[in-house]
Parts: sequence; C-alpha cells; structure tokens
Amino acid sequence: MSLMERKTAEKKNKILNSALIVLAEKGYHGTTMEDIANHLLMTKGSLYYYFKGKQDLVFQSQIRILKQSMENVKSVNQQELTSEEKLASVISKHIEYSLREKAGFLLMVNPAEIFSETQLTEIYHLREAYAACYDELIEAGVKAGYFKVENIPVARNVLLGAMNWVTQWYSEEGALSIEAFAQLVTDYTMRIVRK
Amino acid sequence: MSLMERKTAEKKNKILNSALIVLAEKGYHGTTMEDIANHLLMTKGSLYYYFKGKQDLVFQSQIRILKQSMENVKSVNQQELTSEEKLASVISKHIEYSLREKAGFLLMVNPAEIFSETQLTEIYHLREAYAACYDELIEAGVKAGYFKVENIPVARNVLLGAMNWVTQWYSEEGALSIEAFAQLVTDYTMRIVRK
DNA sequence: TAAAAATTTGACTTGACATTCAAAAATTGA
DNA sequence: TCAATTTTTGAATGTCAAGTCAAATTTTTA
Repeated sequence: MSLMERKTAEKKNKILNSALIVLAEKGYHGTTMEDIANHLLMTKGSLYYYFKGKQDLVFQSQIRILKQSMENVKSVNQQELTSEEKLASVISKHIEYSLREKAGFLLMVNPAEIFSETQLTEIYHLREAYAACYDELIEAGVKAGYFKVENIPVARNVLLGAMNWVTQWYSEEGALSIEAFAQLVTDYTMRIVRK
Repeated sequence: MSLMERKTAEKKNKILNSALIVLAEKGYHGTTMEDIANHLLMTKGSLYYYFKGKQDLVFQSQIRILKQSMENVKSVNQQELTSEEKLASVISKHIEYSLREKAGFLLMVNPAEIFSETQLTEIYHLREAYAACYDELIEAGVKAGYFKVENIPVARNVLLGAMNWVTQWYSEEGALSIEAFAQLVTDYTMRIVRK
C-alpha cells in the first residue's frame, strides 16, 4: 500500500470515527452529511471524494463495528478459560463495546430501513457468524455441564436481546462506570443459560 | 360523547390502525403521510383534519400501545396466580403483543429521534409505570421465595431487553406460531429472575 | 328540502437535505 | 520551481415529503 493510499485510508477512518460520533448523538435520519463534515472541520462536498454517499458511509461504519465485535470474541477465545468464563467475558466485552459505540449498535435495529439489499446481505452474514460464536460457546458450556439449554438458537437470541438492549437504559444507572455496569448485567444475563 | 364525537373518535382509531400497519412495513422515516392515507383509500390532506401532523399521529399510536400494554398487565394481575405464574404470563402476553404490534414497539427504540420533549415526557412516564409493574412482580416473587434478585431494576431491564428484542428475530423461527414462540422465549427469560 | 356543519380533495408551497460539479487550493514529485 | 495530481470548496440542482388551504363534496340537522 503506497503512501498516498495509506493517507486516504487514514482519512476514511477519521471520517468514519466522526460519523459514528455524530450518529450517536442524532441518529441516522437526524444527521446530515453537513453535520459529519462540520465535525471534521470540512465541507460536505469533500465527503463525496471518499465515500459514494451517506448510505455508503454509514454502511462502512456498520461493517467496521461488526468486524471489531468479532475480533473481541476471538481474542477472548484465545485465552485459557472455561467455556463459562469465556461466555461471561464475551458478554461483558460486548456490552462495554456497545455502550462505547452506541450509534453503531443502534444501526442494528431495523437495518432494512437504511441499507440496500446487497448491503443487508453482507451485514446479515457477519451477524450470523457472530451469533455462531455464541452458539459454540453455549454448546461447549452445556457439554461441560455448566449450562442447561435445550434450544440453543432461542437462548442465544434471548441473551443477545438482553445485551443489545443496554444501550436503551444504561444512562439510568448513571453512577456506574461502563465496566461495573457491564459486570452487573453480565451476571443476570448469564442466568439465561446457566444450569 | 355525542354521536359526531364518537364518529370522529372511530375514524381516528381507523387511522391509527392503518398507521401502525404501514409503519410496521416501512418504519417511521420510510412511511409518508400519503402511504398512510392510501392505505385508508383517502388523500393525505384528510389526515390533517384529524391529526396535527405526522409526529402527532405517530405519537398517539405510541401512547395507545403503551396504554394497552399496561392493560394487559392489569388483566393478569387480577387473576388468581402465584407471582411466578403472573410474571410468566405477563411476559408472554408482552411478547405476543409486541409481535402483533411490531411497529409500535419499534418506535420505542430511539423515541428521542422522533418525538418532542413534551411527548417524550409522557412516553417516559407511561414506560416507568409499566416498568414498576414488573418490579412489583419480581419483588413479590423474591419474597415468596421463587426468585433470587439483588438488584431489581437491573434484572428488570435485562428481562425487558430480552423481551423487546424478539421483534428483531421472530421471523427466523418462522415455523412457530406467535403463542408457541412466546412460550419458548418466556421459559428462557424467566431464568433471569429465578432462584 | 335547504341551510349549516363536517369532511374530503388535490394542487400548491415550503424547507430540508443528498448529491453534483466546475473551479480553486493544496500537495507532490521531477 | 512548476507542472501534474490530489483534495477541497461552495454554489447549484434535484428530489422528496410535510404541511396548507380554498374550494368542492358529503352529511347532519332543523
């Protein structure tokens, strides 16, 4: 990758960062290209030099979030832990990440309202791969005797629901740090699969 | 209430019904006043005779959903059941209702993107009252020895998260009826509070 | 039945925002 | 340095949908 290419990649990254910040504040429909540009001290015209348009820009930020989520799981999986500990760790990492990247996670609700068919296909693939990681961890936990789950996909979706909803109510527990909050929530969500 | 007033009320109701149907299909930003009017074989101008505007129309449909949810809880509370049975029943009723009124429940995510300050205040009040019902049921269950929950608000939000997320994945379990699906999900969500 | 009231219509206005693009500015490299 | 290339600019364009309103139609009421 040439110097110029790296510079462009870097710039794209900066734009995605700003986009996520503005999106977190105002939501998809509430943020204009101008908002994002202003946050970068640019004019909106420039954004079109790097991205095809708003949809493309937001799509790329969504993909980035999904890929990073996957990385988070992989890094836990490499650790020497029981499947129970792994699942708990994955859950709290997910919660922490979702609260730090609130906007990206809110895009997950009703992606069909925003993205094109092709984009949705890619998003759903990544999501399925992510869900599969949970299924594996749950299955391992069942086999090891930590968990009791008859219908893994259902239990996993119940679990993910509880986790993804935290962006809706974290602020109510204002006093807690993200980490402390995540720990608290993890304790209750783990009950969904526990024996 | 005079005949005319009842007629108007009836019409408003019809409009709210159609609005919810169209909203369920296309989401808030995806549905236009014209879409809603067309679904009623009307023109959009008429809608403004009954509602101040789109925001008002959607707000009223949201309020209706919240009030109906509350009624659902009350009807269960009147039955002769243990607090454990009551909570399970309330949960499955909520899930069934949320799947039947998918649109109304999706409006709960990010209401701040749609509604005005005043409207939000009203929505939050109703939500809090609804949440309080769950807290009471959980508390009763703890006292009766069915449940084990140290932090009731957190457990309740985890529970509501798992419940509200079902609109995101019900279709995946396509073969199941809403009732059977709700039962299945209720079993796993109840684990969040169970001893 | 005919005047009054309620309801509906659809063309019109308006504003917001995504997107385009030619020209200007900045950067690079020979 | 200066020509070529990349990047930025901001004004212009186009689209879409919310909201308005005077006139037409329908319904009610006396």
